[in-house]
Amino acid sequence: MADRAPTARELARESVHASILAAARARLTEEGPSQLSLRAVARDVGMVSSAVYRYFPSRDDLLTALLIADYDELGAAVEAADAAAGPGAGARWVAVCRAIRTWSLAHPGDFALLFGSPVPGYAAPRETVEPASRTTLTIVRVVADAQGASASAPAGRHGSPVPPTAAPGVVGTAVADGVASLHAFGLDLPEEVLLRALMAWTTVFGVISFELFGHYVGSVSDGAAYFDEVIARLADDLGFAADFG
Amino acid sequence: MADRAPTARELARESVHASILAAARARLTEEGPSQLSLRAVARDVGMVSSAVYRYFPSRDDLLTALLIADYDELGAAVEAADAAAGPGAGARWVAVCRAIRTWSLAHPGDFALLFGSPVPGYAAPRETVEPASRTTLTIVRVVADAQGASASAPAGRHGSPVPPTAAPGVVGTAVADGVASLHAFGLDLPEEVLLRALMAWTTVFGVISFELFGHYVGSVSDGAAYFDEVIARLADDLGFAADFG
DNA sequence: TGTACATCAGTGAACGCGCGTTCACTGATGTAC
DNA sequence: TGTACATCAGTGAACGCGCGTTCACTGATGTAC
Repeated sequence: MADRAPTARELARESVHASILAAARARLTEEGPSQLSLRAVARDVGMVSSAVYRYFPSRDDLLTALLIADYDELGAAVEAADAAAGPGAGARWVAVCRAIRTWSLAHPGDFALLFGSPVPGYAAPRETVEPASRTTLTIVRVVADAQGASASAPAGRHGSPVPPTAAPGVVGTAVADGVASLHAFGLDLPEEVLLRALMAWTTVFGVISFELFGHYVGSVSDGAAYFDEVIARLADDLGFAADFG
Repeated sequence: MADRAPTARELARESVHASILAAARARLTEEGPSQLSLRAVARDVGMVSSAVYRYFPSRDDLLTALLIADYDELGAAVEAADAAAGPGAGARWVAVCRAIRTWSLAHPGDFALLFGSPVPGYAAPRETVEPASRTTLTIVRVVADAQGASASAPAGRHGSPVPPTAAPGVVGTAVADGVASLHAFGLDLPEEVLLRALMAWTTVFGVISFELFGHYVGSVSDGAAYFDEVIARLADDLGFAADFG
C-alpha cells in the first residue's frame, strides 16, 4: 500500500518496457506503422518475440502505447515551443507551427501513425483522444489569445480579429461540438474564430503531409521557406501578424 | 501493322485486364492500399493467383496501374464538375471542391492510396505524375480565372485579387518550381496567387483527410456543412466569393 | 477448306518468408517462516 | 540469518496463416501452309 522502495524486478520491468517502446519508435522512423511488427521490435530489443507478451498483451496494445507516447511527445514539444516563445501571439504562432513541422519531419513514421491512413485492422481506443488534443488545443489557445489582444488594438489590417466571411451566417452547427468541447477546457470562443483556428491547423497539417509524402515535388523547392510563407498568410487570415523574430 | 479486327484472344485479354483492375479498386473501397494483396484480387476475380502474372508482372505494377486509374478518375470528375458549373469562378470553385470531397468520401481506400501514407516498399514511378497533376491544375485554373475576372471588377472585399500578406516580399523561391511548371501548361501566374492557390488546395485536402481519418471527431459534427464553410473562407482569402448557387 | 504447328491464358503445386500468438519449460528474484 | 516455496521474466519450439513469386503442365485459340 505505502510507498515501498521499488524492487529489482520492478525496476527491470520498467526499463524493459521502456526499451520496447523505444525500439518500436526507432522502427517507426524508417518504416510505416502498418509495417511495424512485434517480432521485429523484439529482435531489435534483443529478446525472443514471445517475451514481449509479458509487457504488451498484443500488437494492438503496443500500437496504442505508441500512439499515446507520440501524441504526448508532439504535444509536449508544441507546448514547450509555445512557452519558450515571446509573449506576442505572432511569435507564439510561428513557434508553435514550426515545432509541429520540425517534429513531423524528424518522425515521419510517427506522423503517419498519428495522422496518416489508419492502420489496417486497428482502431484507436478512447485513451488516445486526450493526448491527441494537446496540439490542437495549443493552437486554439494561441489564436484565442491573439483575438483577445487585437480586440483592443488599433484598427487596420490586423485590427479586426477574424474578418467576416463572404458567406456568413451559416456557421451554425458546423463546429458546435467543438465549441462545446472547448468549454470543458475553460475556453469560450466565437464559432467563427474556432472555425478559422481549425482551418489553420488543418492547413498546417496538410502542408506537412504534402511535403512529407512528396506531393509538392515539382511545385515547392524549399519546404521550410514555403511553410513560413503559409503560416504568415494563415496568421493574416486569422487577423494578426506572424512574428518571425 | 494496319488496323486489324481484334481477335477473340485480344478482346478476352482486354476484358480480363479490366476485371482485375476493377476487383482491385473494389477491394480498395474497404481496405487500405498496403493491405491490397494480389492473391485476394485474384480470388475476387475468380482466377488462380499465378494467372494474374499474365497481366501484371508484379504487385507493384498493379499498384501503379491503380494509382494512374485513380488519379485519372478523380481528375476527370473534377474537370467534369468544373465544366458543368456556371461560368462564374465562385460557382466553379464550389463545384470543383465539392467534387474532390465527394469522390474522396466515396473512395476512401483510393484516397489513402493517392494521398495517404506511402505504401511500404512501393515508390510511385514517373508515369503517375501527369495524371496526378490534373486535379491540382483544375484548381489553379479556377483561381487564375477568378483573378482575371476580378481584376476588372469594382473594388471592395472581393475587388482586389489576393490581398497582400502580412510578411510580404519573401515569396521568392518558395514556389518558383511551381511557376515554372505552370508555364508548361500555358499558365502564367504571380507567385502570390500560385502560393494562395496551392494553400487552398492543401487545405481542401487537409479537411478531407481529417474528416476521413476521424480527426474531427468531437469538433465537427456535420462534415458537409463544415466543408462548405471552409471553402467559402478559402475563396474569400483568394479574393473572390464562393457561389453556392 | 483442312491439317500441323506455334502461341499463350489459365492451372495447380510448390518455394521460402515473416507474421501474431500459445505453451510448457527453466532459472532467477522475491517472500514467509 | 537461513531455508522452502511462490512469483514471474525470458526461452524455444510450435501452430496456422497469408503473402509474392516461380514453374512445368494442359488445353484452347491463332497462324502458315
